Amino acid sequence: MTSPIDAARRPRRDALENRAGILAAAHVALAHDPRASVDAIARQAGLSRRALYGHFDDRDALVRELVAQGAARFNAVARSIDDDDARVALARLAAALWNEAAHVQVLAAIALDEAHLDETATALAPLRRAVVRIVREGQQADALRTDVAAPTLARLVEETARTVITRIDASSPAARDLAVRSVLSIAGLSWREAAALLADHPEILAAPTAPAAAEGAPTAAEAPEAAPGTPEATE
Amino acid sequence: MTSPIDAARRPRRDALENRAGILAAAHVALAHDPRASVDAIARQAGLSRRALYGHFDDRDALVRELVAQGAARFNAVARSIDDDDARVALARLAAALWNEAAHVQVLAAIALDEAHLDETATALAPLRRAVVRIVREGQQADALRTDVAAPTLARLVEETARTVITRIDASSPAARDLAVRSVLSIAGLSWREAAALLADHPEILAAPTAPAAAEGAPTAAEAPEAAPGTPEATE
DNA sequence: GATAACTTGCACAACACTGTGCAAGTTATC
DNA sequence: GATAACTTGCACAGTGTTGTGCAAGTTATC
Repeated sequence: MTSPIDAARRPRRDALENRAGILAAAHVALAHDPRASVDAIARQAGLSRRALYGHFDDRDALVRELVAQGAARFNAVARSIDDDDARVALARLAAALWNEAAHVQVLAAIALDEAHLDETATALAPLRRAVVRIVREGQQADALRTDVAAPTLARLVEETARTVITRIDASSPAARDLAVRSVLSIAGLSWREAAALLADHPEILAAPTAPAAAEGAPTAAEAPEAAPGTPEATE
Repeated sequence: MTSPIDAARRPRRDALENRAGILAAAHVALAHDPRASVDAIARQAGLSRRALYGHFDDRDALVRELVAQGAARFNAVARSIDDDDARVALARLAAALWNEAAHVQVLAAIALDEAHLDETATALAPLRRAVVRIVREGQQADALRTDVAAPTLARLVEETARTVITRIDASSPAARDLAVRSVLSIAGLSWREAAALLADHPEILAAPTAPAAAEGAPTAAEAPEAAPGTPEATE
């Protein structure tokens, strides 16, 4: 027996599973509709609304945890890019972000919510810094377009990646291709130059590989059996 | 004296102004937040919530009228493009859409609302058809990228224009430049090719000129006191 | 098997919003 | 100046949401 004073049992296994299930459900529900109600999320997780409040203080706490999850993964992506050639770095970044499509979608949806603007901004800050750095070095090396100031071009790259990942298909294998080529295009390359670059670096568009992502925090969207409800109708 | 039977006075001038004021206010309010309350819109127009319901049956009717306004202007834009060179056509289209930035923003915001998805889709249909046509001809003439299927490329062009116009600045004069160059980039041109093209056609980036758009109907957000009768003189 | 942890269902207060009715004012138009 | 049009402010019912309290039931863990 453990100490009689702090004789707190550890959380039940099913409770932990339910908590993860709620996060997974929120992942799906909020990506589809950032104002999804607590009831809708709980129901999708196969729980009652009341039970959800046993795991999260309030709706905000739930959302904040999703943002934190995404932030961790995006930071891992940012850290994983270290190519000398800015064009290759951008291509690899786009491909890596496509791997995190589910998180990109959730974060983008949550970011629409005014209320969580600051939160998402700080969560994405490291990734943004990485893009600015890549763009800046790329311009100095004359590898990227120089008709647009670095901060603007960085923003453009970011928005392009977000747009393609969240608004186009996203499930088809061709989408990864599209995301990468779009980012290279917006960075200033002609489509033939982009094709040549990708031919020179076939590993960029190779299979998704193992997620070189963050420690802990399993991807909510990936735990399939935890999400019992609907089959994620990607339109 | 008019006929004593249908002795209906015509609407008072101030009432018409108030109606236009409401539309202008909705333009601003909804572009900022697509779920802005009726009260917020009425207040911004300097009227009471109750008065607004004297001009529009319900919130939906108001939104629908905004969509119709935007649709009319976008259709005018689509009709105004008739360049043989697809690259020039796309550049001109982007520039023209930038002129309608206020409407693009409102439509994009409303389109987020699930409820009005169909409405905005049909409102934009003619513009979409024009883009598909331009892209298709451009690919056949080998002027645009051919590594992406026409419908997808058209979508990409549309999303790029929307993204740049709604998410970047939008007020600075440089934004127009950015919108045009971004569309050309996503269409497959290198940034230098785009620059050369724009140098060859300086009129594209020339001053906004007179709105070659639909006659009558000033931009709601721009001329609150004007905008007389019906929403849009669709010829 | 005892116990604490967990879930459920219900009820409840609070809030924000929509759309309507009505009486009382104000104002453009005849 | 008479009149209809318009606006206002209030009250009201209805809806959908959030977050909490509590009693009763189920279940993993000790």
